[in-house]
Amino acid sequence: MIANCYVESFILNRMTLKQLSILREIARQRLVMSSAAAVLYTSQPGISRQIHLLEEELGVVLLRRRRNRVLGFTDVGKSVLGSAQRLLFEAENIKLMAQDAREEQVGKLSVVTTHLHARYTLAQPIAEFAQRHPGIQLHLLQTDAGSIAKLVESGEADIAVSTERERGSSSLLVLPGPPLRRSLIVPRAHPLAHARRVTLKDIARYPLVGYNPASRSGELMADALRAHGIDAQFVLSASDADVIKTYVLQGLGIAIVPSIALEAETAKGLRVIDVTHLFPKSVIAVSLRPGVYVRAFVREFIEMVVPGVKVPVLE
Amino acid sequence: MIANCYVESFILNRMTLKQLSILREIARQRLVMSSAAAVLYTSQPGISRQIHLLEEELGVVLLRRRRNRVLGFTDVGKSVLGSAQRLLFEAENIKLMAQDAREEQVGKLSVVTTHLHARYTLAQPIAEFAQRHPGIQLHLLQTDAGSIAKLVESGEADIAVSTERERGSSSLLVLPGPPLRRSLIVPRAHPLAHARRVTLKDIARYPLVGYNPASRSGELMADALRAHGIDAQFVLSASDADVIKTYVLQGLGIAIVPSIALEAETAKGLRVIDVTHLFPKSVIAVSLRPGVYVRAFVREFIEMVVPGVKVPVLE
DNA sequence: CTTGCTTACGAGACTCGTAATAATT
DNA sequence: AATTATTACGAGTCTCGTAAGCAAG
Repeated sequence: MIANCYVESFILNRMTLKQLSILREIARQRLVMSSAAAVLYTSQPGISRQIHLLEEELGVVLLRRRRNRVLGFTDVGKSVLGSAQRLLFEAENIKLMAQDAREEQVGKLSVVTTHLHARYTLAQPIAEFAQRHPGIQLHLLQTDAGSIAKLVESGEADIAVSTERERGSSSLLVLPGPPLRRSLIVPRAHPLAHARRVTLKDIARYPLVGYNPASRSGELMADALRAHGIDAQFVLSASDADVIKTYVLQGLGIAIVPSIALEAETAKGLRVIDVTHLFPKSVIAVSLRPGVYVRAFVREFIEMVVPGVKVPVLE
Repeated sequence: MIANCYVESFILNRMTLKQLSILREIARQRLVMSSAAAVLYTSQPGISRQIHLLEEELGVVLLRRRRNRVLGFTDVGKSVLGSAQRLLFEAENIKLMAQDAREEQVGKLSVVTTHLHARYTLAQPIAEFAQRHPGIQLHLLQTDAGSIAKLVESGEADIAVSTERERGSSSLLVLPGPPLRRSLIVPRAHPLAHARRVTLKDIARYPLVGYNPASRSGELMADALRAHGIDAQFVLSASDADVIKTYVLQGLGIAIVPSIALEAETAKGLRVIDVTHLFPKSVIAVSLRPGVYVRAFVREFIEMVVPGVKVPVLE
């Protein structure tokens, strides 16, 4: 076999991880170099210079500028940015591997999720985790269902906890967990309070307190009604189960909420009827970027949320 | 949405691309630091120091040493090496993107392949390519079928050209091309010389000049005979079609070789009978690492070998 | 006694922050 | 006037190669 005849020396002599970090940060800061400088605890001139050095080294222009403004990335710039992001993810992996190997009980775990899971699904796991790993900084980023994936893809959050119906929608690795049950809640005095089985049609006969359509539950509700050609009357739409419960208690209407959001509600004037079967199956899922190194404590956290899951190992 | 509260500054302040290149090169040079130093055009002490700096930065031991010998990688070392390789691939991608954007007609293309394709499949494409792109250095690495994938996976070769039966065997992206036909070659005076259709059983009645079992063709032949429970008599086994043809001409036996290795053999005393149908379908295929940036001229080369293929684009 | 990793040291290069400059909103 | 990118410059740091050390086969 003939090999090693022309092994090229170094990949690129001058390009540095710092330059690529800066490039990524400029993208994250929406093309404002001074913000990037602030976030990276360095000076604006330093940022500017490093980008120029990188451009000089590569022999291409990465940023479209006009005088004192950055307008955007060039086509090459976009490609380079993509590679830079993947490259920096691997650099991050190396750091995590080392920390893990040192069995350091320090680190951080950013979890991006929605109100529902922040308030109910994660309450107990997070309390337990925080107690077991006092050295780990837990960041809980709360946002709407549609924005969750982006934050994990960009690396701004480590894992996502969300309600998922089908898989394969994004580039993320989705670890499906326990099914998410749904319940109809009605005031005790409501005509449906003692119904055995209710149908979508039954429900649609009464004024509804709806879930915000940007949430998974709202989306699901809207889809189901549309699929059956049922016209429902929404008196109010809200973004989370707590708010919805409040209004149902006040008699404004009835509502369908995830069952995990209902603790001992029956005592508090609400009647709870399981209606999981009326909707497509949903599960609680943890999502993460494929290829990411999962530190031991992250794996532990994931297993608390999604018991018995097989977290794929890197290498 | 709550974000950007805790954006961490730089990934790792001190780790450099050079250190990771060195780590990879030590692995490639089978744990000999001085070889790595030589290949990277630098000094041994420099190499040694950079590894120590990296270990210090990460806080872990990457290499198992004894006095003046490197014994191997530690477990963390292996993990870090893996990430380093992926990281450096992305660094390489950035370099390639930049070169492509500058429309530079310089660069290199390492193709790893077997004798068969080096001699026949690639002869014309390479000649044409070299003429069209005088600035591109073409490296042809020739090895056995089993070692091809490794060289592409490790990045020592850019693409592989090989005979493939099924897909999914390796981590590589396989672009299947034209089918590989096979022919029985016999001396003109041989009893089979004027047979209409021959079977494996017919063939096995005569002494055979075999292909080396390390090659795809040899493997295929052995498999087919075993599958039909046929016992054949091999008088000789050789590594390439040229050698085999020579011995068939000398009357030592008959043989099955890829049809592309036969040009105007009928005139030269050989009788050629197509027997493609006796074996599982094989194709000529180009393989490359998934995620690699494919420069314009590389794509052009691939399309010359595997016409009409869709080369997946990065980004 | 050669091979091969490690340590020591000094010259040279490079990075980075401050300050000044210029252009835009 | 405030914001933002770029240029200039000097102090401090770091890198790298040569030379010496030392253990092993």
